[in-house]
Order: sequence, then structure tokens, then C-alpha cells
Amino acid sequence: MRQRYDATASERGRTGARQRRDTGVPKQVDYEERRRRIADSVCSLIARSGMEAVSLRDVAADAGVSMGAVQRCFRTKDEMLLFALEHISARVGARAHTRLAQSPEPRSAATLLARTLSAIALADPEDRTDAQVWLAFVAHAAVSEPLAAVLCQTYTDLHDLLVWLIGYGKDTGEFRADADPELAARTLLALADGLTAHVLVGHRTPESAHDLLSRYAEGLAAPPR
Amino acid sequence: MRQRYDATASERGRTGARQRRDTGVPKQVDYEERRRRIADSVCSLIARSGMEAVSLRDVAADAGVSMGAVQRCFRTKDEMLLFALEHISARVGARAHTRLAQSPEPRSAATLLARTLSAIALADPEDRTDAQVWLAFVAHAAVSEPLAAVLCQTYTDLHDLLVWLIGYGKDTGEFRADADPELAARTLLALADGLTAHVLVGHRTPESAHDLLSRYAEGLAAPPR
DNA sequence: GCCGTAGTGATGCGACTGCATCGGAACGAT
DNA sequence: ATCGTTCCGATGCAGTCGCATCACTACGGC
Repeated sequence: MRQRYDATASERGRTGARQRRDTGVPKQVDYEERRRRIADSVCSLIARSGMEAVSLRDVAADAGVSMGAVQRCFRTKDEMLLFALEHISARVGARAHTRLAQSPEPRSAATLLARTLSAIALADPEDRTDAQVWLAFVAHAAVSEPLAAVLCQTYTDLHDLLVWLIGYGKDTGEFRADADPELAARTLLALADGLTAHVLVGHRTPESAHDLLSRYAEGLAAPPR
Repeated sequence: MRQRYDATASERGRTGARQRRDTGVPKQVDYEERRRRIADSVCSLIARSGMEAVSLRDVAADAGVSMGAVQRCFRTKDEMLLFALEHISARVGARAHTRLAQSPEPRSAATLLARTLSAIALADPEDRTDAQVWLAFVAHAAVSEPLAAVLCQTYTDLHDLLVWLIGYGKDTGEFRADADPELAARTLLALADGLTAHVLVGHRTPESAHDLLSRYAEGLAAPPR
């Protein structure tokens, strides 16, 4: 059997087939890196002309590798798409955390929350590509169980992040004590996703989306009186 | 030139080619009705296996007509998809108005709003099919200008309906006087769309979605004290 | 030197795609 | 009866799809 990518485990080390090491590494290729490259090409194609325009040939051409190379990285097209989803899911999650971490100096809970939300909503024009890809996967997940599972996990992670953030605001006394973190997080996550879609089809502007999210975040702030 | 469907105008009456009338009607077929049938099949296929699984042959088979008949109704596949989008857009809009009109007896503004919203959100299990189709079109609209235009119009109509509904609540004094109908309508529309997606991928239950929408509607109600 | 193996690009294959075209059936008019 | 027109289902066609398989190269171990 050939050496091929296994979606669930990338460990090498079949019986006796020792992994080539450090310097020598004659032909061994960095599969992780190649898979990421391919996933990026998949995303790029989806953003350019939609999910149904993704073919193995076009992906290979875009990634600058042969079709055979793509097929060795992923057994089937579905496996490739699944990996691409995990890829951008991770990117969205990472972006949310990054934006949160490097938030500017007046780190009020409301500001932190708003920044995190706009990262999740992918509202900024430079995130449009990711937003298109994300939306395409969400739509496809409605008819593909494995994709839906990955999305659910990502949503849960983001939800937990929001819950923590709101709880933090309550602890500092900046958010009203009677706020329900669970409820607010659910609302905000759905709101962010809906706004993503509205911005993409041109019904809302990115600024409007950002404004709406900020307004809701402000609604959590300040004790009633 | 053959007689064919024109997307923008369905009027007959080319020079001298009189339309067959009333009783005789030998072969003349009801094109409107057939187009609706085909659009239903398109939606059914999308709901079953996604937008990229829609082919002219499968649509024809599902609709119980020949492929030639489909091609005579729609010049191209894109034209067919566009019509299908208009078809379900109209259905969603109609459903919102219907649910609003036949709302049960205690017709408080909050109840009316909540019912309308759950119609828009397509949260109920029996609307799942429509929700899948809707989401698929939204995703596709991100890379297709004509589809985006139709969606924008539909969104605007729904937005106006929500604005009117909230204004109505303010007039009756049931909603707080300082509520901003525009802001609330935008938020609610995005919230409804986001919840649709979350329910479809299984991250939220329909009940949870309905609950969230009701909570927000309640937030509009009752003067601060 | 030779062999085994991992990795490569190229090509083949059957299925399916959207779209164009065709011969003929069903009718009104003459 | 014979047109002319309108509608119909069937088939043809060039292109593309996902996937399998190929012959070949580059290398370490012996």
C-alpha cells in the first residue's frame, strides 16, 4: 500500500518503514505544508467562483502542483474539502483570539467584545474571501454530515469564547450583573453569522455590520442606572 | 425563432402569431405552472444533495418532464436557478405575511413580531427544506451578481416589513418609545438568518432559535419602568 | 554496482455535464 | 387533404468531472 494521507492521523512509522530524518531527507516532502497550500487554493477557488467550481484539476493548477500530488494528499475530493474546512475554521478561530489578544490599549470589555465579534463576522473587506468560503461551507454542511460536525465544533468554540468574554465583563463590573452570558453569546454568534451573509450579498455594508455588533455590545454595558 | 420563455416578460403575441384561446387549446401548455413545477424540483434537489448536484437531467426527471421541456422553459441553467430563487423568495415573503395575518387572537405586537420572525428564520422543522435552499442560494449569491440582486430585494422587503411591525408596536405603546425601528429590524433580520444557518448545521435547535428571537422581541417591549 | 521504496507527472477511463439539434406529433387554417 | 405552426421527447456532441493507473526518477541500504 502506498504512503498516503490519513485524515484522522498523520503519524508515520509503519512497521519497519522508518521515517527519514533531519539532513538527508532525499525526497521526503512536507505534507502538512503541501496540504495547507492545497487548502488555500481550494479556498481561493471557492471565493472566486463558488463551491461547485472546485475541481481537482483547477485546484492542482492553482496550487502549482500536479493532479497526482493532490490525489496523494487526499484520497477523495470530499476529504480535501473537509480538510479545507478545518483549515479555515482554524484560521477564523485563530483570528478571533489574535484580535482579542492584541486589542488596543483601552481594553474595556465592550471594546474587546466588539473586536472579537467583528473578527468572527468576517465583516472587514480584507476578510471577504474567508467570508465567502465560510458561507459556502455552511451551506454545504446542510447536506454533508462530516462538514456539519466540524462546523458545530467551531461554533461551540466561538460560543465559549464569547461566553467567557461576557463573563469577564461582568466580573469587572462593566457589564450589567443581570446579563445572561449564554443567551447573549448565542445571540451575538448568530447575529455575526447573519451579518456576514448580508454583507456578502450586498444588503449591508461592512461598516453597518460593525455598527450593529457594537450597539449590541454596548447594550450589555452599564448597569441600568 | 422558436417560442421560448423570456425571463423578464412572459407576454405572448408576436406579430400575427395569435395565442390559442379558451376551449380549443390543443397543445398549448401552461408555462407558468410548468416553470413552478420545475422550480419546485430544483429546490427539492438542492435540499436533498446541495446546489452542485443540480443538473438539467435530474431536474427534468424529478419534475416528470423531458429534458427538452426544461430547456424550452429556461434558456440556460443559470436562468433556471434564478427563477428558482425568485420562486422561493416569493414563498418566504408570502409565508411571513401569511403568518402575520393569521396570527392567533391575542395580537400583541410582540407576538406578531415573534411569529413573523420565526417565519423568516425558517426555523420550524417543516421549513427545513426551504431553509437549506435559501442558504444554498445565499452562498451562491456571493459569487453571482444576478442572484445577489434578487436576494437584496427580498431582504429589503423583509426589512421593511419588520420596520413597519416595530413602528406599529410603538404606536400602540407596547414597545418602548425610544426604540429604533431601523436598528432593531436590521438586527432581527440578521439574527434570523444567522439562526437559520445554526439550526441547519445542528448547532442550535429550532426551539432555541425561536426562544432567542422571542427574547429579543420582548426586549423591545415594555417601557423601561 | 544493484535493488527496494517513496514520490512524481502524465494519461486513460467511464460517467456525466450543459446545450444544440432533430424528426415527428397535434392542432388550426385553407 | 394539405399545409403552416407550435410543441414535444430523444439523441448527438464536445467538454469536464473524479478517480485509477501508469512508467519513471531520486534516493538509502546493501
